[in-house]
This record gives sequence, structure tokens and C-alpha cells, in this order.
Amino acid sequence: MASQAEQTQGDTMGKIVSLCKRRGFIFQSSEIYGGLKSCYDYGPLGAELKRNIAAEWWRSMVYERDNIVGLDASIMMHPQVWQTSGHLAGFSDPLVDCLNCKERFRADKAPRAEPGSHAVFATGGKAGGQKQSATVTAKGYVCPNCGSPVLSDERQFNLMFRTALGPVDPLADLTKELAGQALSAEKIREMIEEAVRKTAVYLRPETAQAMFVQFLNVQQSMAMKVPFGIAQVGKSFRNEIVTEHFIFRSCEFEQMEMEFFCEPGSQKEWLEYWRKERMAWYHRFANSKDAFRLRQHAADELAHYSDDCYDIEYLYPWGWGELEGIASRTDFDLTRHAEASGVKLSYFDQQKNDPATGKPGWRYIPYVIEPAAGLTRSVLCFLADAYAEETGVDADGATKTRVLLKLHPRLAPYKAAILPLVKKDGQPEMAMDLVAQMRKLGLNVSYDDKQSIGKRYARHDEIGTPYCLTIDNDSLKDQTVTIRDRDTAKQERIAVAEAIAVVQRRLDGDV
RNA sequence: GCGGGAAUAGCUCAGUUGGCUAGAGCAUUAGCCUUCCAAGCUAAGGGUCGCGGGUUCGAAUCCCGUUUCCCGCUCCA
Repeated sequence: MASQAEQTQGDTMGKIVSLCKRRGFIFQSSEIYGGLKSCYDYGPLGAELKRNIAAEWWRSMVYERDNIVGLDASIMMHPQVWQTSGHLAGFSDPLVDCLNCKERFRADKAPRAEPGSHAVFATGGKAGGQKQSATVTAKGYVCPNCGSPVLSDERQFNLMFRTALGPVDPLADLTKELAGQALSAEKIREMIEEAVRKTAVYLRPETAQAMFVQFLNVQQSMAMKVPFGIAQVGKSFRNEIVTEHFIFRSCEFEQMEMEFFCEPGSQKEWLEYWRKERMAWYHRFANSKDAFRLRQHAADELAHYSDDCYDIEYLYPWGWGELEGIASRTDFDLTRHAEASGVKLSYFDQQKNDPATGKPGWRYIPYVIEPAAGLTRSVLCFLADAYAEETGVDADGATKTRVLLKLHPRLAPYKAAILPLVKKDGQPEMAMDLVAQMRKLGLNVSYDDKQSIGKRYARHDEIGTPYCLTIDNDSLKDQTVTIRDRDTAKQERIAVAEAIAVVQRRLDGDV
């Protein structure tokens, strides 16, 4: 439910949230029990919208290309995957945040310093900042990055959801062992951690790692030649500290990621290529092209594995926010997994000469460009982009506001609504016959004979149905219908067969 | 995680210093009527006022806790 604050602050977001609930797009999870933080359910129409977005992504990434194939990996993976990727740090080792340079580090690995002494560091943490000094606290260490002693508390901190694989309670034996023993909190913590770790598995915090781990299987089974990509759509889970903006930042979310493996040295041009491709994809389905922008990460903003990165940002109702990250991940992931697993995750190109030796045949670890899009965020983005209000005058001369979702026909839950003008005189029968014809063609259409024709038009405007085909008495005589366009509300009378063709053309046409 | 705000019917909201059986519009359902943009008539269903305690003769209203949402910090491998 939208709050007062949201209503007063510019209530586009509130209106979207309200429409989502009223029209069956998105509900809060477990609402009858008071709701569960940051969890949302996609209702009948939201499920369609999300599926359609994912299907269009898949079509443009996989079906329309020779060199990209799909993957649908398990959400739980071997814990070593997360050890290697670096996601696992923090469960057993307390982490500390530097309040000066924002570095997060392990307390036990930090440089020691005498408590009470003065530590000198640069403000902002990077070269060029002003020199400053502060007293080293009782912690007895400073930030490994900038040397500042101004630090957060030590915290057991991890964004991953941890669970146990196997039905045996990992704490059963430990409980017996601990009962009656007088141990320090640290010791108990350590013992619990050790017991839990034996059966611990994690819900993936990103889908990407599966593409790296299955790199060889995919490459060999499909005889892929570099450059090639592996695409995946699926759920990921992160224990976000702050969840916000409806479905924008939630602990359970859905990603559309593609790892594109290319020759070392070619990453810059591929990054450029994917940046353009992905922006064009959003533009193809959106009304407001200006609401999308590309933002390059600053050098100090880049993740440790990345040598360049762009975000595609969207102008959400509350401001610019991330929609997709397109990162140049170098050979970091494959190299790390190769080292940790002992499996050679490399590629051999017989056509090329090894640049180091000049001899025929080049074995290398591919570089990776990763366009990682948020499917959940795309749902919100396309809803916001489609939301429109038009003020007009109704039949009685009163001012009316028409709410409509100008969704691209490919994304719209229903491709058309088939409406008998009145519920008699054979009109419902003819309408249902038309519905059957269109469903046979694979079109998701809606039959609707509830209430007045005006209300039905309004309802379908609000859920983004691009066309309404209305059956009246003339339809029965000459096999015509009126076809109404959602965005213009204009109607014309055409033959039934032509109406079906119009709907199909918009779907097959210039998307 | 910190600070602030909010929660009354499916939606948007009223509800006075604590006081009658908690209301309205829209939406929903049934019937009638209707030949093109939220029409009309008749009737019906739907709320233990987010949840749990407390104060009181009496709580939607006051107090405490809690859940969820929003805003601002913070965080975001």
C-alpha cells in the first residue's frame, strides 16, 4: 500500500504500486500475514509482463544469434564456488568498513597499529586528498587501503543466504557438546560456525558464476568458438541491508545475465558493442528514450575484477537508478576458478598464432564482457515508462482522466481483448469464436463481456492491452469488427481476418 | 543498521476533545436495462480499523511493543 509520504512526494510511484495491486500485476508476499519484507508476488498480469520481458531478452540474446547459447543452472552451487569468487568472506571472519575510503576488509588481516598513536591518512582515501591524522582506537589496526583508523565496528557480515543441504540438523551434536560448558562467546561462535559450515550451501547471489563454472561443458558440448556467450535468466538472492522502492531493490530478484567470452585484447571493442546493443534493446521497447542513459564507472568505483564498466540507468519516478551493468571482467573469474578447481578453463584457437611465441595455435583464458540486466528492475522500468494519464472530456462533458499503460505489444500481458458490444443477439458467440481463432495462433487474448463497453475499454487501457476488437450487430452480418487502438482510442471497422492480421503485424513487425 | 513518517473495505480516503451498530466514492457479485468510451435502476457481499499487549466505564482515536511500507542517512563483491 502506498504511504502518505509517497503520495505527497510525487505520487507516480504510488499510482503505479496501486495499479499493480488493483489490476493484478504485483502483490506483496504473504500479505494476509502482514507481508514479508521486500518480497513480492507477481499476479496474473505481472507474471505475463515479466515472462514477456524475459522472452524478448532471450530472443534478442539467444535466438537471434549464432554465437550465444542458454543455460539454466541450479540456484545452489558447490560452496567452493563462492569461496573462489570472494562472496563467502564475512561469515567466519568479522568485516570492518573504513569510514574514510569505504573499503571493506577482514579485521584479522588489517595492518596493526599501536592504540593511542596517531595515524596519518588522506581524506577520501585516494591520492590527492588532504593529509589528516587521527588516533588509533583500541582495535589496534587501521584500514589496509588508506591507513585510516576511523572505522566501523567489526561485524559478521554477509549478503548471501545460507542454508543446509541434507535433512540432518547440523547443530544437533554440537548442542549436546556445548550443554553445560562454560565457554567464551568467541569460542562458541567458532564452534557453531564450524558445525554449520559442514552442510552449508548458499543461494546464489548472482547467476554469473554458473556460466564461468560451466564454461568448458558448454563450450565443448556445443562446439562453441570464441567469441561466444552463455545467457541465463534466473533468480538470485542477496540479504540487502536496505531494500527500497517497491521491487527495485529486493532480497529475492531476477537477473538476465550473459557472459561473453572473447579474445584477450578485444574486450574494449566488445564492451562498446554490447553497450550499444543493450541500450538499443531498451529503446526498442520503451516510449521515452531519454529516460535511459549510459554511465561509465569511475576508476575508484570499479570492482576489483573489472577493468571497465558501464551502467545503463533509468530515470525512475524517484530519480536515476541502475537497470543493467555492463562490465569488462577481464579473465579474473575463469582464472580464479581454474586455480581453485585445478581444471584448465582455457580455450585453444588453432587458427591463430600465439602472440608470445609466434607459433601456430594459441591457448588463452578468454576475457569476459558481462551485460547483467535486472529482470525485476526491467519490470518496474517498463511499467514506469508505460504509465500515462490523459485528461479528456467524457460524453456528458465532464473532465475524465484516462489511465493507460503504453506497453509495447510484445510486452503487454494481453495482445488483444475481444468484446461483444452487448451480451446477446449472438455477439458473445461470435466473439468467443474469434478468441478461439486467435488463441490457435498463439496470441494471448482476453474475452470480456462484463459491464458497459466504456468500462471495458478503460480497464484494458489500464492493463496495457494494445487492441480491443468489438463485435456488434453489423459484425454478425458482414464479418467485420471495430478495432480500437489503445494509445489513440481511435476506432475503425475492418474485416475480422484483417483485424487479426493487424494484431499480428504489430507483434511481428518493427520491434 | 540509524533517524523520521505512515498503516481504516479490493482502490482512494473521511471518521471531531476517547462515546450510538465505523462511513463515502469508485471497484466487486446478481438481476434488469443498454448498439461504442468508466451510463442508469434494483439488490447483495466485503472491515474484529496491520498485528499483540496496556490505560479506560468505554479505544480506529491515548501509551508500549512488533510487522510492513515510504523518506533521509548508511550499505550495495
